Amino acid sequence: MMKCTKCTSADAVMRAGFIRGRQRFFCKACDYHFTDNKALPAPERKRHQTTISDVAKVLGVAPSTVSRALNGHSDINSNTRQAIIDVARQLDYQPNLLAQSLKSSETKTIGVVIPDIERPFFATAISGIQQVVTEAGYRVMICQSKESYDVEVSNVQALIASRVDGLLICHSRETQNFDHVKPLACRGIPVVHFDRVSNEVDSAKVILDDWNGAFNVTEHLIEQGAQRIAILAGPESLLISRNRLAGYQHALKRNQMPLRPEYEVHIEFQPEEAVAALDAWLALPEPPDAIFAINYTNAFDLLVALKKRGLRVPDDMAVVGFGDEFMASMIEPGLTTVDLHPYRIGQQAARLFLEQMRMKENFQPRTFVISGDLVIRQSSLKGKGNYFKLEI
Amino acid sequence: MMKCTKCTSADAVMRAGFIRGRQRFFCKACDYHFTDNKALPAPERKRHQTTISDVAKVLGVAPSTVSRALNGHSDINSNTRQAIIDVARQLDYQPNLLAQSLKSSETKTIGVVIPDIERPFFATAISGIQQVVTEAGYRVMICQSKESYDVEVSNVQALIASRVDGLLICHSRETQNFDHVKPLACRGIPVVHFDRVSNEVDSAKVILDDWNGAFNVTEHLIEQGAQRIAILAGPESLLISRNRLAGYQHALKRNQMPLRPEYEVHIEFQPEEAVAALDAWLALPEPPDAIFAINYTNAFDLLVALKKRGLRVPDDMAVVGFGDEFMASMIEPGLTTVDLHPYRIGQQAARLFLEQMRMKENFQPRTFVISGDLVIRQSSLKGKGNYFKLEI
DNA sequence: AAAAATACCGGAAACGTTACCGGAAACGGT
DNA sequence: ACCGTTTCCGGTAACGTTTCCGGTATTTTT
Repeated sequence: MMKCTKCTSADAVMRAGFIRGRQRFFCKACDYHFTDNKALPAPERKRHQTTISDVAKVLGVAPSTVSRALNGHSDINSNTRQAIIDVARQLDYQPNLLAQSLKSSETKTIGVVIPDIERPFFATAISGIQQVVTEAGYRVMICQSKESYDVEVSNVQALIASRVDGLLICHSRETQNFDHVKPLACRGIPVVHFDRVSNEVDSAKVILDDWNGAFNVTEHLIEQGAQRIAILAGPESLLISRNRLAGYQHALKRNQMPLRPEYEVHIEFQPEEAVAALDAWLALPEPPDAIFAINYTNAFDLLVALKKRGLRVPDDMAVVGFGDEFMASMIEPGLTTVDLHPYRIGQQAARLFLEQMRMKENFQPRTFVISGDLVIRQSSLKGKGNYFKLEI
Repeated sequence: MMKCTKCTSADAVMRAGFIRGRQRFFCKACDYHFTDNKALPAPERKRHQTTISDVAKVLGVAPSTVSRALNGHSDINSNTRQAIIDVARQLDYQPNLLAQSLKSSETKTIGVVIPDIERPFFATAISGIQQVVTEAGYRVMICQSKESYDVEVSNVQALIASRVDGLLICHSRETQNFDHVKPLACRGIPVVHFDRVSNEVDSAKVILDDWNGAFNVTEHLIEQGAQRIAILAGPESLLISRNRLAGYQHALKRNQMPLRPEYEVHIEFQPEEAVAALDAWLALPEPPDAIFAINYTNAFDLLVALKKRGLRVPDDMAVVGFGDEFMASMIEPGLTTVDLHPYRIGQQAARLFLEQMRMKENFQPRTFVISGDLVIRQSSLKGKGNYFKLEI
């Protein structure tokens, strides 16, 4: 018969059902339940990273002493400290950041949410972020929303659950609701917006001066003698899209040029849309003689399409873009663009986060504006015909 | 006089030195030390995220019960469970992943170390990684080594300290010593190498078929009638560099073409070096009529330099590159390259990691080879003079 | 109705770390 | 030698979670 685990007598032991797959017993004498532990699989030893207690055990000291020694605390004898440091090195001790973070409620990690890491603008921005925060001892966790609102929300929640110390975000194209980045949802952790921001949320922001950039590049086209300037704008829902359109319109107005609705086309940045818009323009009685493509690779799509149609750039049609510095300099003809300085944007966003960490609740959210620089290349220099590059 | 904290009498209390900046007392009656707690700053309440105990307290149940309810455990009444779930939702409870990870010693996070996120190849590879691991519920922590060995090592150590569940790494150009990714240093967590691998380490690997890609692209040049093919190779220390050189050499040999040492130049991928190499070649009595640039943007540097020098591509000088698909299709003339499928490489690396997690110690490290596809464009089509694009 | 089985919950321990604070020994001055 | 002071170390609790397991109440069986 079964013996009681407590009194080791078998007399008063009786079966008492099954629990979690094992036979259960009850000892009347001890008034005590227990289960048949024989059938248990051997408690396989999990792989073990050396802990502070391991170090402590070797030297016969307390874990707290080891902690003090390793963290350069003062309440410790220098001999003890050295001995502990030696043993720690010998055992290749590495502190468990999870435990440290749990204790200190500080992960030294920030989360970054961007639409797509494959876009050079964001890759460069992340580089800027990483450079700044790495110096301050932070790591970076990167999520891509792939321009999906749902993915963005789940990314943010996952980062919050991971207890990141801060959140740097550039919203997806779809995002219209910003509850997920409001202080309540984010448990008051610092949030910094960059590039695509929301005015609904009272957070630090880094934006680029879309209006001025668009204005400058449009004025440049006018200076080059362009008479009929079309704009290939982005989705109307995007703030950056609206701002760039406004800058373009203001430049036209300031130069007493008419705003022609047929010259303003909104697309979702798809190459096919850009080509379709171009063909529609070319079919007009008065086709434009210059195009301002406000984003991404659409300017390149236009260049390729124009070449295929036998039109000369810039003489028949000038083309200017916005951003994408690296590619713009590579392509032939060189594309006139506005250098948006994504690296600086990333750096600035990171700095705002760090400042917010330092100042705590004294921090006043503010918006940084990074102004782009007009970089003039061949694609807009009407009537020159020569390669020309002007770096500002 | 001071009153004892224990017996509240002041008679037997005497000063007993200073400790940590505060007056210390000793009560003879109680044989008890204590300090003057009056001067302590108010224990400021830290901001609080709702925990399992908060939920438990509301309902008057034990934390363990809440845990069971939320994790869909069986030992719980369905009414209790529902009540707990309701309260949890109401309090906006989100589990603390740190605590969970500490308990389960599983972070559901993988670390990725790459040389530079701004290079499209790596950005795309990361995208592939992220797609696969996200589906499996893992998050990604990204570090850039910026081609520095020291930074790479510290990145790896930081990721290990963060207790990532796996490590996907592409080594820096400098890295010659691989101790930091050996099982011992990595505490036995799964390590997957991709692109730039090390044969020293017995890990799963994803490599691209450099040899074949280089062979194919060189044979293509020969088919196009190139007689004197130069190669702009990378650092000799890089394995990929050596493999591509070998593929190139084999193609020449197979076609009874001489290997000319003056046609083989190793550079560190810097643009200036590429231009210098070009000028050196052009100054030769017999300059090459085709160049194979094995990496990064050097092919573009060559195209620009050739254009400036008034040489026609491909008729005077054919140029082929390796990788950088996106840019290659944008530039004029289109650059013939080998599409390396970075997205697939990332995906495959991620899958190898997941498999290793499933199989545990039964996993047999193996090497996946991703073969590149030759994409022929204008820059290598000698004597055609027309725009030609062949997508495979 | 007694015995056996089941359902469900609470308590405790553990993950690895650090802060706090008291104890004891060593030290210093009279 | 005594007493006040300093040095240094250990114990404990806590961070938030989950797992284990015993206890109790309820249900089922005999």
